Amino acid sequence: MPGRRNTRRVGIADVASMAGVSHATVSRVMNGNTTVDANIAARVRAAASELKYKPNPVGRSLALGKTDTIGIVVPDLSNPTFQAILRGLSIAAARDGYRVLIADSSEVRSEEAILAGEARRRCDGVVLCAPRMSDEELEELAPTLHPLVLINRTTESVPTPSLVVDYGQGIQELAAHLVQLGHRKLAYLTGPDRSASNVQRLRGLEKFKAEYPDIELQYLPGGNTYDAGFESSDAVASCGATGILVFNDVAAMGLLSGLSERGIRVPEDLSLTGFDDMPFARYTMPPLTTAAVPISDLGDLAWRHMREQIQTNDAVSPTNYFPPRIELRGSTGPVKA
Amino acid sequence: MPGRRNTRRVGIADVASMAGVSHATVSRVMNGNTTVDANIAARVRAAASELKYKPNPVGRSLALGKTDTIGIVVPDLSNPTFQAILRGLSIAAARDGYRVLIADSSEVRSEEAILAGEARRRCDGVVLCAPRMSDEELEELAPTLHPLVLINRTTESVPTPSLVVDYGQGIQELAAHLVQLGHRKLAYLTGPDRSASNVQRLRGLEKFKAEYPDIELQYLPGGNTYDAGFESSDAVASCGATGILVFNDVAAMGLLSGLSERGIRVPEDLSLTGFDDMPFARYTMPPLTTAAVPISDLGDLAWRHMREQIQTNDAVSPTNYFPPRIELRGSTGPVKA
DNA sequence: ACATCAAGGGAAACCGTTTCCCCGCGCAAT
DNA sequence: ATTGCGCGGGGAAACGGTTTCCCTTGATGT
Repeated sequence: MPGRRNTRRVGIADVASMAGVSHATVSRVMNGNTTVDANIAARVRAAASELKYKPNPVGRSLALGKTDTIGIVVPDLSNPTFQAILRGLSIAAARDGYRVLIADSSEVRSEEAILAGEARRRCDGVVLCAPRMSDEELEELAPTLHPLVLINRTTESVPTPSLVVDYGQGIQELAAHLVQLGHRKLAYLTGPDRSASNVQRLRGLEKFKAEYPDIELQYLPGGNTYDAGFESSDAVASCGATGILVFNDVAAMGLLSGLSERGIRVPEDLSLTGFDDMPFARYTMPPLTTAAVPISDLGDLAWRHMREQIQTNDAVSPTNYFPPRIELRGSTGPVKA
Repeated sequence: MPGRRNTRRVGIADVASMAGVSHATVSRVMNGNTTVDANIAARVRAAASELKYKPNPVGRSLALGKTDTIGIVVPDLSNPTFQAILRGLSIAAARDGYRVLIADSSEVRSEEAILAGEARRRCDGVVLCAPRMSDEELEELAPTLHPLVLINRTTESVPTPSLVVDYGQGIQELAAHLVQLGHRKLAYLTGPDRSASNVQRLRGLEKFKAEYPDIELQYLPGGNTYDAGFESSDAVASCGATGILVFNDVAAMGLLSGLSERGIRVPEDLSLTGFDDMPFARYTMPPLTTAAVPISDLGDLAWRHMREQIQTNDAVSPTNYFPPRIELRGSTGPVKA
């Protein structure tokens, strides 16, 4: 005989025989079906609570064709951004009685499609978080896991709600802020080459160049780590720019520390911006001017789009762009006279 | 008819009829049962891959009585400690083909038991992460969700593997380190009163007092936030102690900043220790001496204990105590002459 | 050539629940 | 008094697999 080996759990049949009814009736009572005689319903409920009966979710899922679970695939759970999204998603989903299954692709691109497919078969829908796969792969994959919400990517192959943070817009606003403070020579300390969000920042900066043709803007190789920022100090100090846009807060903090060691003062000698508004960005010395991406809202909104698709079974939802909110703090100031 | 209404997915029956065999044979092939003729097996595999057939996990779970999924219940997903544990757990479980379902109790104690029970019914086991419920509740709950791993709590009611971080030991070592540097007057800036780990630190410090009767150690009210640390600056500066043990790194960073504003130098005037070794503890100025709790190892080990229980169906495992590792950095130094 | 045996595959039971179908019963209407 | 009808509840199918049981088939040994 298949299945359970030793621990006999209490099932619907036990409740049925105790209440002296068929298991169909027990099911009706448990699901609040009102076509059951009040006396019988009470008897069933008494038996159920006596036996501490709880319907088996697996059997339920099989019969109902739904699992009340959604999956989320992230490239790397140690990334605070994805942690925040996961958290927002989990809390929002829980409010509607849904659970979240997580899958971490560990930045292995070839795993993403497999994990997503796996998750989709187990769950009622999938949230694909900043997938690293190619556009073609994504186009091909998207239709196969239909109740789908994309984060930081879009696809044309099938109408899919997308939530994308507008990094380009954010970095443009930061650059404009520096210009407003009088800076004429800017530099962008880039992120990792393969990073999609770095590419978006670069695109935003190209637009910025077009809008402000008289502003000088150069690109310096950087990275996304504290150490990368730290080690860029010399290059930054000698590049001639007075306003520095750094890829993210972590690298900006590294740079801040490196500049401080060299006796370069921020913002008196150099203005500096980060990106992400991580929790400690406000506690650096000086506090970091940065762009806050509304990541916790993202998770919440992702669930709302997911729920809409699950309920209506086919929803048309547009791509939502999120402009980051600029946080003006102490690391930027008027250009030196 | 229950279940799926419109989207007809490919099932085992489709593969069976295409390969011209019974669905039993398809199942045997899919599960690597070797008692199938090689030719037939090949035919089945061809049909399966042609139809892109993947066994439905829900049906499989029902028949097998296992879901290849474990649940984790955390009090608050925004806490970096739990994020790290979740990550370690998820990665380790994935290596063995298991997925992780998350449940966030949002610090609501009454929800924990419900969430844990729910999770257990859906999964093959549950990891209960620093549950806030009372000892009595835990004793009562533990037996009902048997493949169970506890983190930062223990229970007597049933043999359950526990992983607990020895905060008391860690703070003792930090205190001893200060003594070794010549400090004779110490102060502990406490955490939240309701925090269990704060209580453990206090217990450790009582032991320390017993071991070093000639050392003066006072308790100052603090907190677990940056601002709480910042606002304690005056109290710390005027308390007369030269070695300050702070509840955690976040508060220590706040204190560091507050002291710096008052012109008090660390470690020349005052030595300071944190707790947790969060990623940025090494980047403060000066870098923070702190105690590192091996949280990513915790998740990994939690999975190992879980797997052992699932496989042997009943494993006796002891409580594991984790002494934090002391990280000596720049925020502590010899007492002022 | 016949008996015995091993292997392999099909039929059916089973996992735990929901839902469809239909029957029996009570009540109102003719 | 009989029929029509509505309603409540029981039986069975369905969900999508896995596994046990048993029968068939082909091979081998005497």
